[in-house]
Amino acid sequence: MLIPNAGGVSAAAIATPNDSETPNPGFDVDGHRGDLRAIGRSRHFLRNRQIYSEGDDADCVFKVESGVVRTYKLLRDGRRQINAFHGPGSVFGLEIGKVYGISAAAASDCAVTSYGRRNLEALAAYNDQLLLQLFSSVMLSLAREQEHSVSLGRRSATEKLAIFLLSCAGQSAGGRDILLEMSRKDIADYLGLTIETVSRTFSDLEHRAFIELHGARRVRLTDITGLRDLCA
Amino acid sequence: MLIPNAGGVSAAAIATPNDSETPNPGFDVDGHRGDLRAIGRSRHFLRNRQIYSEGDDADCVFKVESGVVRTYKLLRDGRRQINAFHGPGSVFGLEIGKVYGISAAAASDCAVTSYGRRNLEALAAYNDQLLLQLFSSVMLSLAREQEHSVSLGRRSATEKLAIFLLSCAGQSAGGRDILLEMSRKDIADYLGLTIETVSRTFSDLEHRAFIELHGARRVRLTDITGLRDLCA
DNA sequence: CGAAGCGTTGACGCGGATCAAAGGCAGTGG
DNA sequence: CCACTGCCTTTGATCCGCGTCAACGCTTCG
Repeated sequence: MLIPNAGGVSAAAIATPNDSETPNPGFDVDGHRGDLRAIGRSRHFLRNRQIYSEGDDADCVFKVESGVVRTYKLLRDGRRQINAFHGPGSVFGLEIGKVYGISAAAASDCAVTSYGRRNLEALAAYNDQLLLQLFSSVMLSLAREQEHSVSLGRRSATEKLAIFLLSCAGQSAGGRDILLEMSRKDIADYLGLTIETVSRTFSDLEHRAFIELHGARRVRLTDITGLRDLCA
Repeated sequence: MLIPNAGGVSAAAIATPNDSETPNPGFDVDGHRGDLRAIGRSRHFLRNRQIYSEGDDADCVFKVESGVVRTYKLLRDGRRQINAFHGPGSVFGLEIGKVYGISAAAASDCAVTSYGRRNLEALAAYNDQLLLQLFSSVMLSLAREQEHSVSLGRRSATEKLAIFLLSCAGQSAGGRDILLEMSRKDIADYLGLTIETVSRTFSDLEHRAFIELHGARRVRLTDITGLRDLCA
């Protein structure tokens, strides 16, 4: 079976360390773990280190082990749009073409496993489970990107940030305490805003008692229902 | 070979009738055309007719034969974000989950071929070429959505429209005459603008001699280089 | 000829960008 | 342990691009 129902694969949340609801399908093929382990190589990146750039030869696929990776595009004048944050379990770097169509960098210190593309393809050629997981991870990325487009095109700053925080919290997971591993600039470039607007909107949400800020990185969602109601 | 370089698959242009540069990989498996023909069913939709809605059972995959299909998401208050326009050759409706994650409707009168999902899966199970083409069409959708996000998040109205027109023209194809098959509202909801802003921007581009408008639907790009320069 | 939709144009207001400056906060060196 | 330094974040003042509201024109069709 090649395009089956993948059970509870939801497309909403951004994968984060505490995101227990929508784990991006990693490579966990029963009975083939050994194979995968053999071709995977563990690598570490410090915050803001480049992992690959748009146009580089796409010879590796990555899975996040810890920390957060951002994938993004740059315009010539320096404007940046972050397409996705990838937390633990999330797969990125999969390409059909010869080169990467998007750049990737560490949004926080992070550990990833890299898989040589040729090796991975060879493995997938006779392993339907792995192939399905790769397919699923692309479909999940697409569904998230579609949802993200709605935010970018049709939502206000408040709605964008509310949705972002909810997805960070993994929505229904008990964890209403979030540790934001990325900078304000990263959040701004993800949501299509400026850092000033992001900061003001954080403050506004706090004044309106939807959240509590403990430093810039720690956020407690004190009114999740209210946050949900904020976003149409 | 399962995740090979797919030759010249570029991620930039929107598939349109005159888009000869980046045809979305259809189903054209050599030696298996008969099989595909057998399971494909031809269907017609009048402008604005619904093809499927978010949440419907995802039991069909579609390929556009003529006309343009829009895929979009709706917020509860009626705001709409069009994620993509699908022209001839473009595949849409492919899902991993049980239901469609996005809605589809006819942006113009159009003809599509629908493939029963079970049949298509069965065929793909022993046909690597078909499987690769399905994979490619999803990757292409993802790449376009990523490019679209940059427009939505980081570009001005003028840049958005310039890029849109260029992609309609198939960029480097000789055809500088475009027939827009979708309404101003569709364009606005695709670009994250209002119809008034779209209309004003069309007029502005005409005054600045980048384009000529012959009625609302016919556009001639008189200065393609200039249009390119407009978008960073 | 009249009515209904779609597209264009104008006047005005607002949300978020820009410009500017003043806090935190971590890392470094004395 | 504290002062210094540089970066990140917050906050304030102002500006402007695009949204909103409104009216009018064009096209299609009965």
